[in-house]
Amino acid sequence: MSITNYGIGKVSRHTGCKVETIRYYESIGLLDDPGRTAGGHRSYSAQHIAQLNFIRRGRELGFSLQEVSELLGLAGQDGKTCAQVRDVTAAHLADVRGKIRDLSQMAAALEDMVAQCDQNASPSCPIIESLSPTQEALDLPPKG
Amino acid sequence: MSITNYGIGKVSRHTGCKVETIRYYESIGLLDDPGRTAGGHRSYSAQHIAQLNFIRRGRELGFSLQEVSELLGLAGQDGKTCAQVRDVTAAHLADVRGKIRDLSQMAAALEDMVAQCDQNASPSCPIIESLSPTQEALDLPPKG
DNA sequence: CTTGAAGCTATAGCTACTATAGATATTAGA
DNA sequence: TCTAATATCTATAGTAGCTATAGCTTCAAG
Repeated sequence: MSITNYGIGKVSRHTGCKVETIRYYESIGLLDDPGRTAGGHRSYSAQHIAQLNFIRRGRELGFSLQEVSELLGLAGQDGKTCAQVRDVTAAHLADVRGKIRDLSQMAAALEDMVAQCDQNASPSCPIIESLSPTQEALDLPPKG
Repeated sequence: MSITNYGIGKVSRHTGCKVETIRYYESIGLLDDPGRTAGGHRSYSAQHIAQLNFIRRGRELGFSLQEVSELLGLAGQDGKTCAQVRDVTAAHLADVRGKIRDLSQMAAALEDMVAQCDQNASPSCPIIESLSPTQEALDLPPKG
């Protein structure tokens, strides 16, 4: 194990995390506090780089910082940990699938709108019309 | 055309927008200023309700408030407007498709991870391992 | 006329960063 | 060793799109 340390810029280059982001992760307690040089500059070890890469990969998979934090906490342990990790991951997967469903519905509706627009011969805009409320909505009784 | 006015709570119920959200839309200049009663309460017309429904539908389709604002601005006009509306919509559709692609990749990776976890017999957690950096990443030369 | 619901403003909080200003530290070259 | 360029430091504010809170005032029903 090396005792070699790295400045924040080098860590940034090695992990793909921006310097500000690294400081931010530290400020919210997600990344362990690095030591400091005599002058007050942060001084990271290889372990910090490993942590940051873990965080970055988690983020790339869409985990929230809260979830990443949980996974990081589970990472060092053993025993029932694997089942807990699986749960976090499965819950997140369900979430991602839900988002895909929502976005697919949006995409289908938007495709329809664009297609209608392309066939449009009238002076009015079919997209605007599909966003605009029907007359019905304008006729609400004030005491309704 | 009616001169009947509505309180913010009624407008909320008619549009599905929360009271706070309606005030927020006004504060950022997205929704026209409503008149006020003598006591200072907001007093909305049917036109405001139409605007809010337009905004809500736009949001449901994933348009940003900025895009909704553009569409609202284009909605009252004629001429080349339809082409501009189509452009905004097509750009947003491309964006939505990009998000679907990203999320699909995430989902595939997460499915893999969960599947590996389910077949797991070893004491270590395959999910944690796939998030953890390889040894290579820990062996960076300090001056790299 | 009273009372409870609804509305008001201003402010702060949420996620996950990103950007800025103005000061200090470090490092490479002369 | 000195200097100049670069890197880093802190603190603060900004981004989107709301949501929530506190402490008031107004409105509407009985």
